[in-house]
Amino acid sequence: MLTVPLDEARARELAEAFAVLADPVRLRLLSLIASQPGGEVCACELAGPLGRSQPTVSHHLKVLFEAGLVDRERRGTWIWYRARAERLEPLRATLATPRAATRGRTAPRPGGGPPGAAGRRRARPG
Amino acid sequence: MLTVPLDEARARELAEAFAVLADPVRLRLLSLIASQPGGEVCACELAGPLGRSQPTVSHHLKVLFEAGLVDRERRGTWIWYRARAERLEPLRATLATPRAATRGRTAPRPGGGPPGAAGRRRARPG
DNA sequence: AGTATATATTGGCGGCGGTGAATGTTGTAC
DNA sequence: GTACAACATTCACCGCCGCCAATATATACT
Repeated sequence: MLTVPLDEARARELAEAFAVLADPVRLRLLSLIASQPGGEVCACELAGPLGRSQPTVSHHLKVLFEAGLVDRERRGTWIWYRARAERLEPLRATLATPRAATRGRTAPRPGGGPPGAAGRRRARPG
Repeated sequence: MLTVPLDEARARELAEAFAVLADPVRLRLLSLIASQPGGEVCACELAGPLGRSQPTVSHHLKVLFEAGLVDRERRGTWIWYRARAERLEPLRATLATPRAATRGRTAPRPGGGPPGAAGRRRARPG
């Protein structure tokens, strides 16, 4: 959750994870896989509706797999993909904010006086 | 939610939003702003602890602002930033998956037989 | 063996994005 | 007015990434 400042290492981890989601092809792949009734899809069903070449789809599936967001299993000629919901949970939890958007709104100070700087002028707020 | 396949337009929207989060500096900025007790921070407090130059921080704050993830208000010399929790909610909701990770797991078919292809061989599953 | 299909990898191109030095703009105090 | 501080913008460099054609690999069937 965004209740405490992120250190650099954790921020880099999360940024890498979000970068995996920052592509429309990968998002569509993930939604196609996750929305499947049986929970799994053959990769041959994924190349078609995305309007991308087979190597491109294979590349994005590899990115999703190496990020741990999907699982795959070879059964004969075909490879079946499953979404890993437990890997999306931490990302989802990260986007939770401590307070509601409209609560705790302090009134703006028209004079521009920073909080805690009653006496001094031109000093950094804090 | 990932219960229905995303169309290309929606996938592009979401990908743009996630791309904003796909940077460690922006994630740290967002967490620094959101975790502030009063809910707001002066920009001058943000440039320091990130180890980046002032133009870089200014650039990332602009990206966050134009994405609607933070709000800003000028009060004299300083500019105060607030997190917009209501803009993070849709992204958070997107990452919800319909089923738990360990539920509904169908047993793998060792023969490789695709579902619905009882009679035919070498045909695409589905 | 050969042939066909499914998926992965390679290679190269083009574009986007993070970064900071230098510079510009805005606001306050004198 | 001048001087100083906070913040924004411009510019150029560099690296990464999405894309596809070609090719490679794997599996199945004859």
